[in-house]
Amino acid sequence: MKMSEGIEWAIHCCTLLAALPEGTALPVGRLSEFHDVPKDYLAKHLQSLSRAGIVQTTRGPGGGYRLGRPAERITLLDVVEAIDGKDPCFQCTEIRRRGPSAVGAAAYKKPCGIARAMWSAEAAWRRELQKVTIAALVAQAAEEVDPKQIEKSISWLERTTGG
Amino acid sequence: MKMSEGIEWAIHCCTLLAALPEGTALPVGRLSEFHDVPKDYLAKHLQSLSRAGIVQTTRGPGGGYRLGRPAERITLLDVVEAIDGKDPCFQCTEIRRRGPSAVGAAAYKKPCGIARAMWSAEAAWRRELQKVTIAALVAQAAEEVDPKQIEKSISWLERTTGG
DNA sequence: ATATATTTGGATGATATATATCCGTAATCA
DNA sequence: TGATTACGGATATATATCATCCAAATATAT
Repeated sequence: MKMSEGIEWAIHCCTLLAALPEGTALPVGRLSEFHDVPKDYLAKHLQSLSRAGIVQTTRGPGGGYRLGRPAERITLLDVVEAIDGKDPCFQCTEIRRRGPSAVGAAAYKKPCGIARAMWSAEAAWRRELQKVTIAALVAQAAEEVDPKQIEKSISWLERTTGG
Repeated sequence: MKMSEGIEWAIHCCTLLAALPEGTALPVGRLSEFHDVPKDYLAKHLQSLSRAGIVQTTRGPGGGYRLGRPAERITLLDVVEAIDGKDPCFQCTEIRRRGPSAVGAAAYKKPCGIARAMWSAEAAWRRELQKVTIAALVAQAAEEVDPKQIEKSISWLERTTGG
């Protein structure tokens, strides 16, 4: 069970967009340059974020992507679900209804106990993701990340928003 | 992010094996018949369980699969990791080290904060899976499942162990 | 108006992973 | 010896992920 690499990209993009000066936006070309990932494929993921309202877009010169709401109100769960969908990872195929022990459909009122246990664990995962906001990640990075890297990022950003 | 269907099969197999009389075993053909899944492919997953020690096997006539230890000491996490491996779902590709903000390798002592948050959520998922034992699932099923289905399962099992 | 920059969505291709089957070998039992 | 079974390797097929390209829509500036 591997998670799409696009999720990693999307989260990184959100943290970068959170550092963007008010009133400015970053086009996909610059986002892909910053993260060194394929531009067209990144664009697909950003479109998913856009549809989910996590980012807002404006077309045309000077346009691009910016956060759709304050970073305090964007959680990792929001991003994960925007990219990966909301379907549970564990898919119950109702094998209990097959084979020689199967009985009439009326006997299967509750979901399969195995599925319930798996889904319950997934719920715990989602709850944890929901606790972490983009703002928290940015704050954490401000503490931990090498000042040199932060400086480089800021000057790179200024090259965009200034020009 | 979809979970392998083999995990569902494996858990169902474990709960069935937990109901097996002491000293008996079920060959893969009967397990696949009971669950109505492809025999050869199920065999692959059972071999994974075997390598993990979750089930024990004996070859030859009368042989087959049985639990490798009491059902109280087999958790959903054990089964999931046996089938799916122990790799984290979220794979950090260190994109922070790429692009124009990258700095020297020495600056990246801690794992990326984004990865840590994702892994922390996964840990919560694993903890929940670890709380659920095969024995608990069997006990729950005994409460919930239609008595008719239980009866059918038992008589089907007797056809194997008796003959 | 025209040219430029940008997102959007559809179509398509490439690569990787999951699913499924087959076969030869080893082990076990009667 | 013969039957039964697990095991592991090889292979085939299906599905999902990854990636690219293009036409259309939209916005800005000149």
